[in-house]
Amino acid sequence: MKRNRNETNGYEQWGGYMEAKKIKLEKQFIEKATSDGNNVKSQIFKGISIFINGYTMPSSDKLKHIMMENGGVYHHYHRPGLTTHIIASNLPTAKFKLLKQYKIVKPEWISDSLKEQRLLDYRNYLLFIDKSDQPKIDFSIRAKNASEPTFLSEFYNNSRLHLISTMATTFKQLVNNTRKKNQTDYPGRRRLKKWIEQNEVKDILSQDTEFHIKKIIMHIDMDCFFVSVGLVERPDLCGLPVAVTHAKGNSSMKREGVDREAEFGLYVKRWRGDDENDNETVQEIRPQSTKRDMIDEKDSMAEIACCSYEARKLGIKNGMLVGQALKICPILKLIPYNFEQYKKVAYTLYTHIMNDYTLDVEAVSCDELYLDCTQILETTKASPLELATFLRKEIKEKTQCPCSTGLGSNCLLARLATKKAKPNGQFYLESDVIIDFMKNINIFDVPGIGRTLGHKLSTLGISTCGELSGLSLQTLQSEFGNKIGVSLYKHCRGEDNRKLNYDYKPKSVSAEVNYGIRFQNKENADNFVRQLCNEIEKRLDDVDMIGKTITLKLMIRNSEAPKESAKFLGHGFCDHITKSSSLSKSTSSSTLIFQVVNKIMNQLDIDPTELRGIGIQVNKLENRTLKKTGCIKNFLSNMKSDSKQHQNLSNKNTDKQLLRSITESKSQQSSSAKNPHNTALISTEYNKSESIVDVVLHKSENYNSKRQSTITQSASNISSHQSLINIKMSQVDPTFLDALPADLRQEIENELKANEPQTPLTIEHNTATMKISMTEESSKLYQHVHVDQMKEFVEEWVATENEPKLCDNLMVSEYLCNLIKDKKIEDAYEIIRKLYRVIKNKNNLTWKQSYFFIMKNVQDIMLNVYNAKMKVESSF
DNA sequence: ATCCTCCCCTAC
DNA sequence: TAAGGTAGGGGAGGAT
Repeated sequence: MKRNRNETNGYEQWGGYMEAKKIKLEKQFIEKATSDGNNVKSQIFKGISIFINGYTMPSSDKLKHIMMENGGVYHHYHRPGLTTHIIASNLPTAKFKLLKQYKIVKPEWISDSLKEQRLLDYRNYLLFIDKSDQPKIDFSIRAKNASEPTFLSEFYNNSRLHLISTMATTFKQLVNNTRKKNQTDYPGRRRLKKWIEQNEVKDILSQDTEFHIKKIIMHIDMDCFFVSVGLVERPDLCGLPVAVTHAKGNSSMKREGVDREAEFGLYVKRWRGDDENDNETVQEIRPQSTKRDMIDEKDSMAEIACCSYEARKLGIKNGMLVGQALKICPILKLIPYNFEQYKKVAYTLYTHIMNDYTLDVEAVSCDELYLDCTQILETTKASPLELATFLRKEIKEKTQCPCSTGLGSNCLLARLATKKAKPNGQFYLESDVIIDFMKNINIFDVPGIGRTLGHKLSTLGISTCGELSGLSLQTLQSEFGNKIGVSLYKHCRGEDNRKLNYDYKPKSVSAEVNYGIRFQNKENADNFVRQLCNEIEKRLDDVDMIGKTITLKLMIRNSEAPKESAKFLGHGFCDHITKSSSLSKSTSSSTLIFQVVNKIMNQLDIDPTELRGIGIQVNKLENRTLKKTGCIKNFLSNMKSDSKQHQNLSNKNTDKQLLRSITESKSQQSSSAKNPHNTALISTEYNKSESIVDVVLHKSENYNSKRQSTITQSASNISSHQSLINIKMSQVDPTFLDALPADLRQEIENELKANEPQTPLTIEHNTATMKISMTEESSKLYQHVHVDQMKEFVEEWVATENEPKLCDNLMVSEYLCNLIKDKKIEDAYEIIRKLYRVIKNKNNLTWKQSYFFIMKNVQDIMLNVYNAKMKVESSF
């Protein structure tokens, strides 16, 4: 099925979903890169050819290195007959059945052999104890948690919630972008018209109503989306109780440190609002979370992401734990996730509707959307239900999945109508029946009423909208707050004046992980936080925004909670901490974000081993403004040139040199009041600069000073702190300080002021124009400009120039080529990714050509050096 | 009044 | 084993 897919369709071209793929390719690519330049150290593994299946510890990368340095062979694919051993830490049953005739060995075989400098007997390292039909996996091998460098991508590849979330954002963006098209032809409307004529189902009424067509909103919701998609390839399971989950059955390991009963008890206690010293009031019994009922010691704690209507009839609910579900319904069929397929079906759904019917769509999630049908009904003269019937028929044909639709005069009514229509049905809630209809609606079906609000209402004796409408606005407001009061008051009467929102503008960007967080030390934690910061930067870049407020969110094991959580690698029963910090200048820089987060972490002084969840959030977003026109010149005005400095910087990175570079660059750019002569020296020279090359050269010192002061400010714990104690206030890039939160800035300033010199440093400036050939220039550039700086620069370049200059194209490609020659393709890849992202964002033909031009050069040199092309985006 | 921070709630 | 994310709205209470 996958093989037959047309590879050049819109889906392939469409960004956002390619992340997993990219990560995979990147890995291959790094593997390829590191396969060169090996030096053979021994022949321990002579005659051994391994293929690595799945995630291992040590990583496949490391194992590969070990093999290659010690006479062994590494296969990227399993090659029966050639591969002598399969290395795996874990194997799914299906795979095991395929491979069980081969030697499947734990990776420790390799690492231990290396340690002992001789080939050990693999039979002592077999992954399975016997070769029966079920793999008996030795679970004592190290579990994968957030200390592992590949954890985050692995987690994202398997997290349904992450998927749901990112898909929602992606489709909102898709709607945004599609609406920019000037579409006039809607083939679906023509088909609908034809269908009505042929079927002569037209009812007279609809013709009358066209004179006074009211706004009609349609709500479309796929029926139990994940299950429906899954059943396309498993038609044999149609009609049965089916659930989508990670678990394969109802068995889990008994692990050390787990006390399920104790942990569940803590949740119940918290949910009930238990409090030792509240004995005078009647205890308010909140509904217990029934989620953990009936779970015994070894029942699966995996969650059911989605279950079929047959399963629902038997009492299974989404979110239920597999252990409990199987007790309620032992015949429940469990099927695995298929993330790629969900994306495809959702994409089909959206493009079908938007290409063929209307652009007036609000995306709610991957499987749910609102549609303003006014225009469609006007042009086709169809009745609302005719439209619904026809559209549902087409969606079913296109996606193979059923959906339900509700129609009404506002979003709320359309939604409630859908609820009534489900499964696989449709319902038009007409105005004259609204009052009766609403009377019997269960409060929990009203959007915005969840378990807490719903429960609070139940304690007031209210379970339907009819009863809710008996409460005065005043009561509702004093009980629930002003806004929520109003919304309850209106919603229970079927009123909702919210407009469809077509323009998606993100207000916050966040990344959080509350699974698999097990750190042994602060370094583990820091590394992970850094990854989250990178993730945030990437997401901000994707939407071309920067943000001002950074919030850190931590989950920490509650002191009463068992050491290990009931769920494998779960967060267990935790205390929650959030703390935010406002920058004085918006940013998307992961480095800067990390500084802030790190600072907060240090303040909180949390034991890293007790962390169970970490999240970072950026709020107060604004567009990355393209600054003023001629901003290249602005850019220049922050810079200064001094060939001597370049010299200094090229001997890279000893503390002393960095210190010197700070000293020099800072004194040049310190405020004009302090050093007027320096400012003068920044000179007209820059205004003559035509090429970005100059700019980059100039900015490099500035950048390094930034990096250095960055290190300085992470105050309390960093060892380099001491060696930098001599940094002076006037030496620190003020733009860096500006971007820090006030308290942090104050702290650094105070510290730095203490070191202020008696007399200002004087620096010699060489303002002679550099007249060197492009090649010399670019190699110089390459030597002096740090990769991160180049990334930053590429971004600035694309954002601020209307058209790329040839010399800048050359400069960038030569820089990249230099990197590749130096075998630093990871760095090159990073820059290319950035370049791709910003150009894609810019969506301008000349820039795209510029990308292709640069990539042509890059691929040529790749072929030259590696005899292979770099796997990167080749279309926009 | 309006904003900010730290929550909590809800939805998918 | 298991993959407990993410964005938005809003309230309480204090600062401005």
